[in-house]
Amino acid sequence: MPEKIELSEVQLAVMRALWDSGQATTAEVFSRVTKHRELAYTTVATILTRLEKRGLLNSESAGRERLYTPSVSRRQVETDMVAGLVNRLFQGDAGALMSHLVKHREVSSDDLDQAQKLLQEHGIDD
Amino acid sequence: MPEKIELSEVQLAVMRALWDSGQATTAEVFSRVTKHRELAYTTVATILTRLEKRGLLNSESAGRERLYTPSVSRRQVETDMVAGLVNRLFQGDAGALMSHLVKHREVSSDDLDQAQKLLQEHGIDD
DNA sequence: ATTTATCTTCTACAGTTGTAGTACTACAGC
DNA sequence: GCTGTAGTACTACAACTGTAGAAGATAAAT
Repeated sequence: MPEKIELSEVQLAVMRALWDSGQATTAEVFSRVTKHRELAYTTVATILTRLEKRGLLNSESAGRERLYTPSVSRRQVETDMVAGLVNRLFQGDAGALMSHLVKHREVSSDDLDQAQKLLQEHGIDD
Repeated sequence: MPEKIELSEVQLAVMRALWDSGQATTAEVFSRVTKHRELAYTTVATILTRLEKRGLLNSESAGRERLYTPSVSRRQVETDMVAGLVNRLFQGDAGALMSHLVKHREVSSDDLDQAQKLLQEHGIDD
């Protein structure tokens, strides 16, 4: 089983840019990412290179540009990272995370109803 | 506002040892931690030193030994780390984390009921 | 008292990350 | 055809981490 994926803030920002556009050049990623954070062009390029080396992206040469495509899904990353946290912080007990969320009022009663409905109703297939 | 605390797996293992015992010598922490993972004694010592430098622990000399006491609560760390993940991964939308948990069947209907009750009932003060 | 076991503190080292400058290349405009 | 511009690839570097050995101090055992 391939390593569980864990990404940092800025790495996620880059991935998000790609997930949202499906595919993008360095320049596009740069422009998306720098809408939220300040970052040098080459920094973004470096991050892209490293993510590719790590196998999370593929790239092809399109003229003088480099076109990147995510090779792991947003869902995949979310799953890994949530599981990672649950394991590290709550020793695998997702219920504990839930209580935490509730106790800290980070989710509302409505959120819970929503979730309950989601779970009850149809097969939850997203 | 003091930096948001983020701890790695092994750092958490050490903190847990201290939270569970309230206070402990390096040897005690070592013994607790190595129940779950293999690690050199000096590695544990290093981690303790670093956590102290970071301000998460206090220590006092008790004879030839060093006695460590956590100076941040488990709750504090949980809050920071959960919030950290929610921000990084779901851009601050805790509800999204909830849905994720539900969709991936990491929490059951019972967990949700439990949570709902928690939320409804008394003021949730823990 | 000498030896031995125990602890602490220091030093080390490789890997990952955030961050970005530099140098080289190729295209676009004049 | 020369020059500015935009893009890529390479190199750099400091901080933080996981991991642990070496050296020094000290207490316990014989």
